[in-house]
Amino acid sequence: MPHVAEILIPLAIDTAYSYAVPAGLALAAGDVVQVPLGPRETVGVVWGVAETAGGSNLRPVTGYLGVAPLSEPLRRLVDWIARYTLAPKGSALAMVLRLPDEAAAAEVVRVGVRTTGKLPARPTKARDKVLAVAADGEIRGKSVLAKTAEVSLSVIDGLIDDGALETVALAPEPVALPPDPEFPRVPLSEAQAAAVADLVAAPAEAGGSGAVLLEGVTGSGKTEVYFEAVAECVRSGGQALILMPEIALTAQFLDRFAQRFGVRPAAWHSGIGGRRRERLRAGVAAGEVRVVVGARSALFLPFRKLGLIVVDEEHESAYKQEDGVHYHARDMAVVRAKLEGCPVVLASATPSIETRVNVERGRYRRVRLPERFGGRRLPDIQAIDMRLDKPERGRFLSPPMINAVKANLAAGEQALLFLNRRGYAPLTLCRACGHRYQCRNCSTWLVEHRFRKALVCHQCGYSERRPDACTECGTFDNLTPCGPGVERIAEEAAELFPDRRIIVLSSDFPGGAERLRMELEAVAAGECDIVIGTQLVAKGHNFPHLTLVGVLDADIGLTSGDPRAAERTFQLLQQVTGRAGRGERPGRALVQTYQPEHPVIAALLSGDSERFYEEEIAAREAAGLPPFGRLAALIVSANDRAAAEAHGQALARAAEPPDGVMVLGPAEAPLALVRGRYRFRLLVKTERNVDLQSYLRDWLARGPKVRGNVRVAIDVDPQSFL
DNA sequence: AGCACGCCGACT
DNA sequence: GTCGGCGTGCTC
Repeated sequence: MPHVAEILIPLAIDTAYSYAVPAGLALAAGDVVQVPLGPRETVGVVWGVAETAGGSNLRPVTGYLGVAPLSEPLRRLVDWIARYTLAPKGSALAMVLRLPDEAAAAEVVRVGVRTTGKLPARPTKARDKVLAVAADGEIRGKSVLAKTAEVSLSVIDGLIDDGALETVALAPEPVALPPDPEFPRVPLSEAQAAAVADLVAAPAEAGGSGAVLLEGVTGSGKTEVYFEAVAECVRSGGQALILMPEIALTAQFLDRFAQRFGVRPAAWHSGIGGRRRERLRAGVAAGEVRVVVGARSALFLPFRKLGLIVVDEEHESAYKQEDGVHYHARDMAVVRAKLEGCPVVLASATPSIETRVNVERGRYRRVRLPERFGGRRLPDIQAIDMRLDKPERGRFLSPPMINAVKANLAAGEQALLFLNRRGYAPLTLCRACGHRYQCRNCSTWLVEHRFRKALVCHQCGYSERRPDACTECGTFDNLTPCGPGVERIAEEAAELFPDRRIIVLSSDFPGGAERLRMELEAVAAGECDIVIGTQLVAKGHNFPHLTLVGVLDADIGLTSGDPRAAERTFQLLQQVTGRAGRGERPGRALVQTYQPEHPVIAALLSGDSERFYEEEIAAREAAGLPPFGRLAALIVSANDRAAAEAHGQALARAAEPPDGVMVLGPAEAPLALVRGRYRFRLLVKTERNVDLQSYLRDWLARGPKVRGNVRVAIDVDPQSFL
């Protein structure tokens, strides 16, 4: 009886296509095959197989790829994500498949060399050194041998030509060494040990989700605690996945892992390419790689026996995938864990509100680490009331702040000045005519970047040369920078502390991400006195020499219209002040603010994060904001403002109208959105329990007829997936 | 994702 | 007149 296979193809196609299974080929769901699609051959995955009576006129499956088949939980994850995010199933599959590109997968044979016993015809000093090292008969890589013998590669090549050395194919180096859960380690504190017991004991008792929030202040040793859960998972034969925001995936973290497990873990991030990527995938699929540390895309690796997922820095917005298939990796991790039947640990010093709410509603369990590790004290946080302690005119550091930095430097310790504003000045105006420099695409002010001599829009990336004369009235030398950015603070600090090493760290660091990474390492090593940085210094890296953190404007962000403004500000300030005093010395944080009595600032100063969460959740509940039922929609039309408006009105008539609809026509559509190819884009932000499929159907039914294809993107912080 | 088809503006 | 830009639809 002939078989028909339903094959899902990793393209923007929502349904599986039917293909005839050639006689003699036994296919099962999950198998990776090759199928004809139009004029070409493509990879696809068997989503189902059925027997059929009728002689089929279907095109046949043309090949079976010897790749590890996709496990059932992984296939269900693809289905789930596609349905949930309203993305075509094929697009969801593409995230899992990330096709092995042929060139990259082709095994480049590494060659090593060893002695043949023959002596070189013409011995030299350099050659003797090489032969002395190689005398043991071991096989070594060419460059390794050259380095140990302290000669150049050409000496090795000469010896090969001479026949004194021969080349041998080398077994590929292992992708990852096995972590050792019993590796000797620093003993845990009492609080940590208790947390570990709590964490590993009852994995899946709350709400059936098996999700646990591991909450503890910066420096409380969360990492060590979840490492024990990882160790337990490895001991019992499972694989563990540690997800982190890309920026936190540092050498520092990998070393910490190595201190606990004896080896560095396999790391997976966007930068890992080609052969390594494929070998790592294969190792994960074979179950050989036991622990993966990775950025959000690691969530789609084909684990053979997933036993634990950890989502570190659970509150980070970097877990949101904002293009292609929209998803939140933290939430998808919870889903995958559920499908795989394994526990998931969400770790954070400053959890997101929705996770805290999930705890309160009994969906997630919570394990707390109330104190800092090793009896170390939390940094002492004090406010500087800017209404009383004013900086000099045109300056931004208040006298108490300057004194604190001075004292700190005198003690030979590092200080961090934190200001979440890139560039030199956030606004430039002409003193003659009052003209303010604005972006021509967006409605935002252009930020002066003095170093680059440019005015830059931080919204869309538009940039122009900083003019010498006002473009409006033509007056020379009369443009005034208003307000501070990190560059301007650096200027001020350089005048105050001329003989100190000062560095500015922000995401637009000249020289790119790699240079930035190196600078961060250097700062961590103490090769700098004053660090001036944006939010990037609050994340990932630990600075063991840092004992003073000065927050220069705690009020930034509190007034923005963003419903998460309070939450974000609290998290950021809590994280950055927590950076102080992680080493031997106690830390201190000074916070410049104009509103010390603001709930967010007051909670920060009191050191009582519990208070912040309670107040914020209550405030949102009162205002009907998320996660208690807000649903907002943003419609973007790339080409037709009027039609977009009509759709906005249709949405307002939907069975469950959103609390807010924002319609953007072609002019206002952010550049990043316009670059996508679509007519309409609907972004739904919801924490309401709605079935988005039927929601969308409802919307489309009520609106004007949509010509062409509608791309729908959903950005959800869901409550509905459990 | 590719590739074909078709509709509009601007050229040898 | 056609060349070619891109917007649109289709692939079992």
